[in-house]
Amino acid sequence: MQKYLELLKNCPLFLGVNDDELISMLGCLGARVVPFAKRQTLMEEGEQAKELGVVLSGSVQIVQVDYFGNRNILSDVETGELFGEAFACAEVQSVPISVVASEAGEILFIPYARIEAPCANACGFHRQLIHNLLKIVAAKNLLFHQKLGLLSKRTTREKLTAYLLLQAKKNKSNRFSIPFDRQELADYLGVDRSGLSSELGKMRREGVLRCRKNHFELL
Amino acid sequence: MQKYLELLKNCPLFLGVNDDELISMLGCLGARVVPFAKRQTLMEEGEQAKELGVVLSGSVQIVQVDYFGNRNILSDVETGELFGEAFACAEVQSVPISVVASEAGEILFIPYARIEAPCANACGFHRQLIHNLLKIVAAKNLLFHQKLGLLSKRTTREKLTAYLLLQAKKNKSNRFSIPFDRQELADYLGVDRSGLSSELGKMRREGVLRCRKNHFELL
DNA sequence: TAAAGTCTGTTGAATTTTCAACAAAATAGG
DNA sequence: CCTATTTTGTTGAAAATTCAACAGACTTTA
Repeated sequence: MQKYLELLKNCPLFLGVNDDELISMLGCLGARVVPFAKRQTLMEEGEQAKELGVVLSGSVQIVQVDYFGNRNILSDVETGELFGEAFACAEVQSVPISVVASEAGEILFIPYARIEAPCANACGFHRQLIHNLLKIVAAKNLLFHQKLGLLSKRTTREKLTAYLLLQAKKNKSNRFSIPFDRQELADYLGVDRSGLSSELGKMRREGVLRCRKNHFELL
Repeated sequence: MQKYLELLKNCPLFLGVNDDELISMLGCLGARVVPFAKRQTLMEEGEQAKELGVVLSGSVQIVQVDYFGNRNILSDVETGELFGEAFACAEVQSVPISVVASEAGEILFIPYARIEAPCANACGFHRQLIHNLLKIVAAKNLLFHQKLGLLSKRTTREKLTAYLLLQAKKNKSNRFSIPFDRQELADYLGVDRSGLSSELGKMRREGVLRCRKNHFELL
C-alpha cells in the first residue's frame, strides 16, 4: 500500500484529503489491495456491485458481451482511475458489464457502504468523499457522451477519425499512444476489424496518418 | 409551483425531504419555474452549466448536432426527470449538447451552486440532496451503458429489436408507446430513417410486431 | 373544409460494412 | 535462436446501409 500513497494522493477520489489522514482513512474504509493477472476478470456481469475499484497499477477494460459473443469495449481504465463506482452508487443488484484486466497490476477495492455511511468514529471525510464521487461519476457521464458521439457516426472512417482527434486533444499532441490493439479498437468503435485495418491503410496512403502498433501520429 | 408539489415530492432529487420543508427548500435553493414551447432550446451547446433542470411538464430531448448537421438524440427526458445535472456536477465550462423541447411544458431550474454549498441558513437538506444527486447521476450512467449497448449493435434490425425489448421491459408490457417519431427514433438509434421504416415493415410482415404511430406491440 | 405541410413507407442505385480466409509480420516462450 | 502463437493487413463476395426521390396518409391551420 505504501508504494501507492503518492498515486492515491493525486487520485480524484481523495482530492482534498489531508496526506496524514489518508492512511487511517483507508483503514476506516476497509480498503484492500488485490493483485491481478492479465486477462483476469475483476468483476463479472450479473454480480452485485458492493465495491468500487481504484486501479493502482496495470489497466482494465469495461466490456459487454452479447448473446452472440460480440465483444463491446465500453471503456479503458488507466492507473489512478476508478471503475464500478457508478454501479455501487446506484446500488444495482446486477452489474451489466464485466471488468477484465488488459495489463497485470493491482486494484484497491473499497466497499461503497463504508464511503456512504458516516462511520462509528464519526470520521469527517465521508462528506468530502461523496462530493468527490459525485464529480467523478458526473465526469464519466461526459465521457459516455463522447463515446455516444463516436458510435453514432455512420462510417468506420468517421468513427476512427473522430476517435483519433479526441485522443490527440486529450494528449495535447498529434503523437500519442492508444490503449488498444486493432481488434480492441474495432470492438471499442463498434466496427469490423478488417474494415478498420483497411481504413487505416487508406489513411496512411493518403498521408494523413502515421502509425506503428498502437502509436499514432496525425499529419 | 403549487400545482407541481405532488410531482416534486416523488422526484428522486427530493427523496427523503420532508413535505413541509419542500417549499422553503425550493426558496432557499433559488429554484425558478420557466415555461417553454415545443421546439424551444432550453440549453445550448457551448454554454456553461450552472443549473440543472427538472421537467415539471412536457418533455425534452438531449441532442447533439455534428459538423454536417447530423442530429444525434442522446436521450429523452420525461416529467419528473432531470437534465443538465451531470454537467453542473462536473462543473464543465461548455456543455457538449443541447436540450430541446419535444413537447411544451415547464421546467424547474435550480442553480447547482446552491445545492452544493451549505447555505447561510445552515439548511440541513444539502447533504441529502447531494446523496440523491449522486444516485441519480450514477443511474444515468447505467442508462448510457444501455444506450452504448444499442449503438454497438451492427445492424438496424438488431438495434431496433434491442431497443423495443428494452422498452417492453421498462413498461413491463408488450404494448407500449415510445417518445419518438420515426425520424427521431432513427436519430436515437443512429441509423437511416428509411432503412428503419423498411425494417419495421419487414417485422410487421413477419408478424413479430404491430405498430401504429408511436404505439408498439411485440408479438 | 380545403390547402399546406409533415410524416411514413417504398423503391432502386450507390456506397459501405461485414464476413471468411489467408499470408506476412510481430511477439512470446522455451 | 527457433518455433508456436498472435496480430495485422489484404482480398473479394455477400449483405446491409445510406441516399435521394416520391406518393400516400395524416395533421395542422387558415
